[in-house]
Amino acid sequence: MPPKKNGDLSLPEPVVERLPLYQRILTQLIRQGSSTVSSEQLAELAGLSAAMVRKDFSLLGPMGTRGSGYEVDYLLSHLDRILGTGKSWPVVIAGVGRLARALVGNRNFSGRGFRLIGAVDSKVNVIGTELAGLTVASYETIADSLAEVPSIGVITTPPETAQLATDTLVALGVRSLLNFAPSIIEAPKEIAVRYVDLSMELQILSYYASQPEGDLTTARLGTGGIQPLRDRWPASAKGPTPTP
Amino acid sequence: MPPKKNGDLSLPEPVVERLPLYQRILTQLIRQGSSTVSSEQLAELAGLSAAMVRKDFSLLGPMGTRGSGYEVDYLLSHLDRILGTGKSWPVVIAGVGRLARALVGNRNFSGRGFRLIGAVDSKVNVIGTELAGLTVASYETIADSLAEVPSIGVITTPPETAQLATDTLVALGVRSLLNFAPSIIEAPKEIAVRYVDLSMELQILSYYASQPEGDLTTARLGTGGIQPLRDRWPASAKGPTPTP
DNA sequence: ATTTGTGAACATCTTCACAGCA
DNA sequence: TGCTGTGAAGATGTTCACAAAT
Repeated sequence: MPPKKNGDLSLPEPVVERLPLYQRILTQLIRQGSSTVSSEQLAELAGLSAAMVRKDFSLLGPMGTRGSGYEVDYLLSHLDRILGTGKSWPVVIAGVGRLARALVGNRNFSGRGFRLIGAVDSKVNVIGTELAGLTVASYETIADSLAEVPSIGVITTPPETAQLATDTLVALGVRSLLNFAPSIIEAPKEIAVRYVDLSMELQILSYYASQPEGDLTTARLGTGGIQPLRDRWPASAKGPTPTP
Repeated sequence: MPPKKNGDLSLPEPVVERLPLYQRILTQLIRQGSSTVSSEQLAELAGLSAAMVRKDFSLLGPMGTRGSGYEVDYLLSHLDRILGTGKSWPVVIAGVGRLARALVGNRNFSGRGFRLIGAVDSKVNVIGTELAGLTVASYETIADSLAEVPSIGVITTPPETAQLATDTLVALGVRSLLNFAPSIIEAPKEIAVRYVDLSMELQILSYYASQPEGDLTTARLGTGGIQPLRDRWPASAKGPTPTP
């Protein structure tokens, strides 16, 4: 009787977008030797309010201890489980250009449980070349070249090819897509799609660059988000903001 | 008497994040020869509701004509002005690795009014090399190597160097920052900062990949956002969704 | 007749403030 | 006492529904 597997917690998107941030901060805290942390400290490090940190964690169940805060280990292991960290997700990338090569070479890719199991391209001079030890397949042959169903598809094609890439990746069985191509893609609604769009980001920034001056304090933090309120993470190794 | 220059309209961030999307769609429509478009058609193409499209545009002033819709040219030129498109923004990039090279080689970078005027790195074997025709400077020499104050800074350093990059770029006078490094950076609050974080995006997707199945219809569209509602952009050249 | 522009209703997200527990 | 967990309040964002304009 498997009544409720506990990876299946459904969280609001804004919360999901903050979890990796918490995860990163907690990992740093562990490396620094902290064993507990308060919502206030975490909020400071994340650039959020303490209330929001508590609300977020409260959605995951009772995570902390009243009076003394959150146990870093425990909290982190929970986040890891919810985010599926350490699960070695099989990834297929469509569109093998400079961006693809930069991404798979990135330590955050291979170093964090994402395993490239396939690469596709449509250009004949790219098909057959190597990417991170794999041979780049064509759109016709990719399905046969995989030994495993991929979970995540990454699209780094030109915009014209993005829909073909989407359809192909969906047919391969991916559950979620990360689209770097500057075009809107059509995918079944049960597939999670996220857009990362350089040109849009630059355009958003050029809006803010042309704004008169004033505060940006209205804004939120997110994957793309404007710098929030007060002072931020002391990125140099200074310890977790010793509140005096 | 310059009482109110009209680039200084202050818009809610969600709206700002949608404007580049509208801009892109309108550009496509022009290429396809459409001269007017209704909020409903636009909504379909953008994957949004017609009401939201109208609300967004209404914030820019009276943009449309009742009974016949929006004139594509007019609307687009407005968006271009608000977003500062065509202004040739001077950009400095910090951290010259594979990602930096992929970004500046991208047609959305150079092709859309972003002009690389400087590149910095801390590694001796990178300093002095070329990037898009520029010689990579060191953090000590970058200030003197620029002929112009940059508007936008792009950070593609490893996380350890992100704060140094931030401080340096801010000192150079940038108004906004695009941070690809997986770390939170501390910048004066009048600087707009946006984060683009591959590892966070992948982690968010791995959360959705481990979700049971069900709809993702709760979600929003954004720079990073989950696929919204119904059917989407027909990416192939099929004309703007001929409503029967 | 058609489609914008918008106040009001609704939904969602964040903060407040404090009860509950260690 | 100190800090979490949470209902209620507040802020922000989206949709509804219709009046106004052509």
